[in-house]
Amino acid sequence: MPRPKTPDLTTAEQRIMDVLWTRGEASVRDVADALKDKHDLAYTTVMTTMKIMADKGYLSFRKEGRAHIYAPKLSRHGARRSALAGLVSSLFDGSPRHLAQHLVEDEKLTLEDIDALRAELIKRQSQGEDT
Amino acid sequence: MPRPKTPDLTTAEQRIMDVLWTRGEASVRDVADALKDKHDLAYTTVMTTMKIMADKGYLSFRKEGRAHIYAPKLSRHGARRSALAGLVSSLFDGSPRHLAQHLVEDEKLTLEDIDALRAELIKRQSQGEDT
DNA sequence: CACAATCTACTAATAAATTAGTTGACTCCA
DNA sequence: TGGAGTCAACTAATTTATTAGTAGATTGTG
Repeated sequence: MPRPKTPDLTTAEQRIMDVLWTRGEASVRDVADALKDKHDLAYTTVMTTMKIMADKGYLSFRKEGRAHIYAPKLSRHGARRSALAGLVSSLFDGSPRHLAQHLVEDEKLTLEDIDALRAELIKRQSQGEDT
Repeated sequence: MPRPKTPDLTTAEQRIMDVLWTRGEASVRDVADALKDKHDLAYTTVMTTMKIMADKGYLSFRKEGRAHIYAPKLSRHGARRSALAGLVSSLFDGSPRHLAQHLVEDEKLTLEDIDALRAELIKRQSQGEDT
């Protein structure tokens, strides 16, 4: 078996997804222009990548005049969820709690952060009490 | 610019790292045997990958008789930290809190988990009070 | 209608990642 | 001491990912 497909978004795909998540939908031209400052890629480069992403099922598109208008089929939330799930299973023994613990140990979370999480969880529990 | 180097551990590298993190150090033979059940790779495959990992600086090795004994230069904790940092910056606007919030929203953390985090944080704060 | 602009499709080059075969050296016993 | 086994080095094949060039179609405007 040779090189396997990357399970999550590659960096080039990530850049494009960010634009699409922000705009909702966009043409190749839109995306290339939006990325121009940080990554001055050739128009065809962006197009090729977006076509591959469509092939992978990450994007849908519709024709509008001569151009294709692309839209993300994968939501930002979905991407976050699957990336997190992958990280948890590969490096944190499948335990999300373990991951959170690590953030605390590395001082990435403050007491205020944790209290906010707690409040959010309680709010959710009381809302979904009888569903 | 062609395909860029993968910033974090690839899946093949991950498999090998898991063995080394568990054992502390191991020969190619040890690793190949340990992976035999889940991934029956050729001895040379494991060797090639480990050599590449040594080139990348992920592993060190010493000679013991005819064999090379490899040891991880990157700790499990370090790998977790850098993988988390990458994920936070690429998908969570650079906010670890945002990531934790996501775990709550997706019901990956229970109230007990959060309280344990809270306790851990407070313990750490009181310990490192005057360093 | 002709020309310029623009867009897609096709092609291509390059490096990384994964897997494994071959070769040559070294070692361990019988 | 000579054959069997083991190990590292080298080579190689294959696919993904990233970037971009070329060609051909289409469209809007003067």
